[in-house]
This record gives sequence, C-alpha cells and structure tokens, in this order.
Amino acid sequence: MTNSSARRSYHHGDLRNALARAAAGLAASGGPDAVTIRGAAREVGVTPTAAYRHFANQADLLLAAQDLAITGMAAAMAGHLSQVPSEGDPVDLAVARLLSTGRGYIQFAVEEPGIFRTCFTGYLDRPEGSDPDLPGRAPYALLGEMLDQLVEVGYLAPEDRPGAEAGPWAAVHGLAMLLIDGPLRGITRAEQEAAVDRTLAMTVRGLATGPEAERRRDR
Amino acid sequence: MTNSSARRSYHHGDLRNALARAAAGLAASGGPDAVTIRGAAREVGVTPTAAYRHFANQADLLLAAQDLAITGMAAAMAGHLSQVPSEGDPVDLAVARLLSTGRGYIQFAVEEPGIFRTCFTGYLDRPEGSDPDLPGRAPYALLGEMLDQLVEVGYLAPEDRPGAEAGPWAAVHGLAMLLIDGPLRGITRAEQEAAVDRTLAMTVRGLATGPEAERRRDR
DNA sequence: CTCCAATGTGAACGCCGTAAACTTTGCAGG
DNA sequence: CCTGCAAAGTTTACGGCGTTCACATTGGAG
Repeated sequence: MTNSSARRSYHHGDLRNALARAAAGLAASGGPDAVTIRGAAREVGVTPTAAYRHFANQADLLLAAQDLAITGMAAAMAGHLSQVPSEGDPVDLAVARLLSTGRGYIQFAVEEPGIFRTCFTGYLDRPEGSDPDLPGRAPYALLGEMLDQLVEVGYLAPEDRPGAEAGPWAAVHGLAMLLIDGPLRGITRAEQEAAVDRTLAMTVRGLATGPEAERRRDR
Repeated sequence: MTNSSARRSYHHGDLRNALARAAAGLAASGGPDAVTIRGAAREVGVTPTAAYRHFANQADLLLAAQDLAITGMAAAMAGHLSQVPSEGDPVDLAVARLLSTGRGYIQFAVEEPGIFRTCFTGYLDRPEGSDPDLPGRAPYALLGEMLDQLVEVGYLAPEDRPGAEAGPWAAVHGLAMLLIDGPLRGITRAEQEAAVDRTLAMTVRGLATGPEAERRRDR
C-alpha cells in the first residue's frame, strides 16, 4: 500500500498527487474519517507540515481524496453498465440500463464502502455559492441519460421527466447507505440481493407512467 | 444549552444520564462527530475521566446519545403521523399514512440533521452477533405496519409483502441523506419539496401491485 | 554565480481518547 | 456513633490529531 517511489531528494517533485493518492488509500480502507494529514504524510514519507504547502487543511486534502473517489466510482459504474447487452427490445433495453446503473451504484458501495462514503462527505462545510457542478453529480448525470432514454421509448411519461432523478437516486443511494452504514448492515448476502431486487423493482415500477409501460402492464 | 442543574456535592447523583443528555445535545448541534467524552464532561461540569465510571469509551457514550436520538426521531414521526385524518376511503387512508410516515422521516432529517445522522451511526464497529433488535429499526417496524395496512386494503399484493420494507425505506432514507449530507444539500426549499413529492410518488406507485391499485389505475 | 521563491523540516500548542494512581464521599455493619 | 470499604470523582500523563511559526534546503531565473 505504501507508495513505492521513494523520495530521492529533498524536494519530492510530485508531493501533492502523492498525498492525494495516499489520502484516497486511507479513505478506501477506513472511510473519510481515516483521511488525515499526518497519515497521508506518513504514508508518503514526509513531514506532516509539508502537506500544508499543497493543501490548505485536512478538509482540503479530503476534497482531493473525494475527487479520486468519485472518479473511481464513475469508472466502476461505467464498467458495470458496459456489460449490458445493446440489442433487443428498446424498452427492455432502457430498463435494463437503468437497472444496471442502480445495481452498479449499490455494488460499488458494498464493495468499496470507504470510497463510497468518501464520495458523499464534506458537503457540510463547502463554501456557500460554490461550484454548482458539485462532485457526486456524475451519477446524477448518468441517471439523467437513463431517464431520457426511458422517455424516448415511452416507458416514462415526458411530463414526469423533469425532476425524475430524485426518486431513483434516492432509492439506490438509500439502500446503499442502509447496507453499508445502517441497520441493514450485517444481513446475509442473499438478503442483501433480495433487498436490492425489491428496491429496484419498486423503482422501475414507480417510473412506469408512459404509454408503453401501460401497454406492457395490460399484457 | 449548558445543563442548569449545578452539581452540589462531590457526587453528582445522576451523572450517567446527565452525560448522555449532554452527548445528545452535542449530537444535535454537531452530529455524531461532535459527541466527545471531554465535551460532554465539560458540559456537565465534571472531569473527563469521571465519564469512564459510566461509559466504557467514546463509542459507548455515542451509543447512549444514539438511543436518545432514536427516541426523539420516533416521537417526531409519531407526532407527524397522528395528524393524518382517520376517516375516509381505506385505500386513500393507508396510502396517506405511508406518505405521512415518509414525509415525517425526511422532515425530521432536514430539521434535525445532527440527530438524524446520529441515529444511523456506529453500526460499523458493533459486536458481531449483537442485539438483532438494532436501533434504527423503530422506523422499520412503523413502516412494516403501514405496509401491512396496504396489503389489507388491497393496494399492495400479499405476495409482494415479504421484504417490501427495503424499497420505501431506501427511498426515503436516501433522499434524506442526499438532502442533508449529499449533493442535494443547498437546493431551495421548493426544489426540496418537489424532490420529496416526486420520490414519494414514485414509491407509492412502485408499491401498487394489488388488485385495488389496478382498479384505481383504470379509472 | 547568486539569490530568491518554492518546498521541505522541527518544535510547539491545544484538542481529543484513555489509563493509572489518588481523593472524596455515602453508607453498611459493628 | 464510628469505622472502613466501595463507588464516584480528580489529577496527572501519554500518544495521536490539526495547525502554526520559525528555520533549512534546494532548484532555477537573472
């Protein structure tokens, strides 16, 4: 886990990135609370105060770890999504893509709880009117595409499209939180998968407001 | 904020409860991370080490704060639920009660984020096969009753009842988390309410698998 | 070649959790 | 009544954390 590239000179040369990577590693194993200036510095083999040449404070370092975490999560979800077959009935396909996105989200949370939690930490003390393109929005954008496709194929009613992200995102995010940090932690793997299936089924059914969805229900 | 009952003698007499209440206060204003042995002791006007006569460690104190937090949350939700009218169409009523429960959950999270977060913290390092009646299950039980009622009135199909808690709970919990700690933090109140409405609507629609639900859809 | 700005180190402060040794106190039994 | 013990607080101390300030080293611009 320790960074292999030993420091050769007084000046590190890439300390900022090295610290950020170390911070991400700490986050992966211990969650955001484990992201510590002293810990990251120790990992890199440098004095704690050196970190202050590159990060304003611990929150700033955590932010860098968060960037890496979000990148990792986006990559994992993209990989998961890419395995969905791309041929077949358009409605089935759009639904399958939404399901895959949700499943990928939850699976990442369960497999990498530290990173997942790091993705969604630190919004508390963010400067007021700061970057509206907040991190953590990557899944949001991806979800938006899925919903657009659902509208295109007639599964989701167009009038229900605006603001439709909230529901599915909440369902998937909530289940992830309950599974890794909450009261559902510790349930068996089978129970876990059942909970995921039930939640996704409810979500998909809850979005079925379009004409194509009605037609399918009547069959 | 400081506890008014000043200590009159060397022995406090009710230090454990006083510390627990102080811890809950800290949790309310600063979340679970603010629950600190030294902080609670300071609040009560006692030496930090005195706390160790009543709590094994900081996690133990946090657990006590969590108990109070969960009690408070349950009370708030019960109060919210009690305002639902008790007469009218049975299906409407059952749905209204589910909606009120969900709305109460989210509203409490938004109004008391520190307490809410404290309710769902500390599951990470809980002893392995400990109390299966985990805290945080109170909402779970309440939700179970709502779902039972939905089955009774024919809105939710009986075969979909087992394990049906996961979906609604996840949706409501997830939205709460996104609103208070996540990327949805900082949206306007109107946007917030829209997100809640959309999420609850999706949830209720997603549970509509019973005969009575179909009949209503056809009208 | 020189000097300065960037980048690192060392020592120190106050906060935290926690342990060990000590002190105060209420109360049980003679 | 009084004696002594166990319960409940206090004092002191350790290490880890974030953070600051003064200082050391270095690479590269002029």
